[in-house]
Amino acid sequence: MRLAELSKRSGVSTATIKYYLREGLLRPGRQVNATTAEYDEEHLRRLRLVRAMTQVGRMPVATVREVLGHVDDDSLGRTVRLGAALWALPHVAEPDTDDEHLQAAQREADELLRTLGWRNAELLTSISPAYRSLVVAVAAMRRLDYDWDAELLVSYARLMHRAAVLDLDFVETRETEAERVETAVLGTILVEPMLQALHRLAQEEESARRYGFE
Amino acid sequence: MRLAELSKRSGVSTATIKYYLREGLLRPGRQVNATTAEYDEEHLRRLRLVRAMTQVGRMPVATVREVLGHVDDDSLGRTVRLGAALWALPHVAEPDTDDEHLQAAQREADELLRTLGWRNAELLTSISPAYRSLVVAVAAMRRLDYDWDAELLVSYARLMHRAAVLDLDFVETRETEAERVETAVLGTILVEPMLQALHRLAQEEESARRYGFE
DNA sequence: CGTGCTTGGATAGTCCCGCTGACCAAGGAG
DNA sequence: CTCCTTGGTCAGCGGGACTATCCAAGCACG
Repeated sequence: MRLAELSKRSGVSTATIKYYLREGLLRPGRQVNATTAEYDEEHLRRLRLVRAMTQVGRMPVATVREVLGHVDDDSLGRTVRLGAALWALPHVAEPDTDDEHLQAAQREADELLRTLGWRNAELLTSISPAYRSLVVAVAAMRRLDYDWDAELLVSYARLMHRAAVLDLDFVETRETEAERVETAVLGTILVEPMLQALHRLAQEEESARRYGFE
Repeated sequence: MRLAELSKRSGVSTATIKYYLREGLLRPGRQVNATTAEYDEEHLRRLRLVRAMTQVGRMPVATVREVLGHVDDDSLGRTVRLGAALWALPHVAEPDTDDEHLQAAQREADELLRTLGWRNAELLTSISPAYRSLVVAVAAMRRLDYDWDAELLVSYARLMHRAAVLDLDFVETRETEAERVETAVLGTILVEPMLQALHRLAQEEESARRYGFE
């Protein structure tokens, strides 16, 4: 198919597709002659993937390029490749102040990991962006005087661990290694907004059950 | 305290504080004379709240203004006020194409709500942004040929419902109505990034348990 | 009393990001 | 041979979050 058809089938304007090509998010089509390039189903799928990442996952274009680069890089082993892809995902901004709240939050996070017995995660505390994000979020809550106990944090963590088990079970149903890496990345980028939507819907439901519509 | 001290204690530059004042995110200080304004602890707290929303919650300034407007509006009843605040939160972009995937996703979401028995949520399907977000996310997955069954979606939803119960239980520990509304909003804005961080940490942990570091 | 430093407020400018419109040369269709 | 379409290039735009500069009014101190 040519550019115009790729645009029509994906619902993305030709100008935007050209932009993605320039930015290296999409591989160039097979050049037929000087004025014609041929795109295939793989291009369409990749384009939809990019759109899912930018529109649903709200990811910046530069980050999409980086993540896709890791996904495509088959010189790496499975774990490294997956880790590299996942760690490139956007996370909360680095803390602008290194105050006592942040240090307290870090101790709290460490305590949480110990309680949960996440020994592997403990090894990663100094480098994992997810760990940094957690610390920043907890510090922000503490800064605002939220005084819920550590028990609540543990409960949330157990719930998310069960979600992670569901994710990985699904990843294992995939046939090829490439598919598994892509699924794992998608299983983070697309499942997260879904979990967020479900969380808010559940809040609305539970709130209505408790208090009605008053 | 004066502007400079507010800046120092919050870690936010005076230029940025002035910007927030202009944008109506922060109420002006008590004017002492033509060149001096006095700020109090309440200003500091509000500023930290704004920072949490923009930095941790990645919310645009315009949205923060809208949400805070609802939180401050005590002319409304509890449910309406809370709903207005929560619905103003950012959600995924509106779908650019209304194709068969979107309609299928909508049917799937309706089926999910029925299975879960979320009757209140069903009433809101036409207007709740969370419902729209869910549909968009599911449609994106389907467009990429992800073929997991409805059962998985139900499992995720049950997990998030349990998280919502934890949220609301905590909200009920608050004393005043104003505090409860603020807590509920924060309990969405700050808990969500926390859940996301925990989700990714849990994935790393579970992945390491299953496959080691290879 | 004056002089120079600080403070709060206003305005315009900067930088980044995700596109988008205008243009151009090379085909291919009639 | 002419004209329309196609893919590629490049400059520009619009929105968002700050930020640098300026200015006039105080206050502090010699």
